[in-house]
Amino acid sequence: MLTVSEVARRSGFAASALRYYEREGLVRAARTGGGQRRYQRTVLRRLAFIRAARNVGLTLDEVRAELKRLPESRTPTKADWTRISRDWRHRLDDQIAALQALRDGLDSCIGCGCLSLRSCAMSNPADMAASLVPSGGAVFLPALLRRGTDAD
Amino acid sequence: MLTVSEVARRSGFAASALRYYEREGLVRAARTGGGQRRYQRTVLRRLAFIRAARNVGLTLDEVRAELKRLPESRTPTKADWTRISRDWRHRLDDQIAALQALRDGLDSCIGCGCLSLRSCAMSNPADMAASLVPSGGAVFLPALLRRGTDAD
DNA sequence: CTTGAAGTTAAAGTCAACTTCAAGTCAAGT
DNA sequence: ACTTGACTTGAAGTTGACTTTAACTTCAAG
Repeated sequence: MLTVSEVARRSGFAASALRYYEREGLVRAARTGGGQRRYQRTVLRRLAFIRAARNVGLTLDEVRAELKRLPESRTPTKADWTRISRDWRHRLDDQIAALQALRDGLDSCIGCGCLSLRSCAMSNPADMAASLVPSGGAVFLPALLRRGTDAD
Repeated sequence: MLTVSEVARRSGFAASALRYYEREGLVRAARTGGGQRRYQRTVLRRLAFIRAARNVGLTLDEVRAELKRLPESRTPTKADWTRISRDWRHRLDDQIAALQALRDGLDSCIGCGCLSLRSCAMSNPADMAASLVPSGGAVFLPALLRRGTDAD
């Protein structure tokens, strides 16, 4: 049974984040007689999954939904992971495509000095990138530079 | 001289956003005797620039800094725009590269069923993508699906 | 048994970029 | 002059994902 600071160190998440995730129902912890958290080692795998999902841009709501399909202590089966990684790949592809469209628009602007807009692609990305982003918008690419993990 | 609702309609920004931008020093407006805002037409160009910059992922702080180099009523010169668009292109390239690295990591995971992490690239993006993102992290790709503009 | 590091909670704070609200004022057409 | 839609302000609220704080409790080593 791991203490919160051990899990924090090994997962790379702050202890406060671990408590937050517990409140949010993403992870669970047993308690000592005195009420302190004691984690099973499997939580590290779960946290690794959460980190990966966050890196791909899932919200915690989405992560929670995905985790519900992956029963508590079960290691994802090959089938689970195939489905999930396909989904994530699509997300990433969509985000990449949107950024590329934006970049191409920018390229077409370089040297035209336009920014007079109506014609300029750069402030009309709705036209260029419509339907590229999953609808609901706001894709978040979180810090890729965070401290790493050493989980599992 | 344009009213706030005209500028809102033509720029695609909400009136509340225009007021916010004014408080933040991004745009300016003259006032009528009664204190209502009256905008010059050049504000539309400025707002188009702001929208484009936001689409590329600049924060308002960054936009403000950029705008300071582009005196109030001056149309950006070709040199201005060349510099700026080169900078923006780099940003987009970096973001695209980071996402591609993430996707490639994901591809390398498909079928390996790993997520046992320590070895898995997906939760160790720090290793894969270090220095790709401008430092300070958190790149935000805003809704590309927002209503368009009809400025200028 | 004592001590100090590590743990606990609820509640409030943070950040960015806005939006919403309440309570009132202005502008323009009839 | 009246009406009504547009406008004004400051302050507070929103969202997501946490962090921080305050006030206290528990655990493990010595």
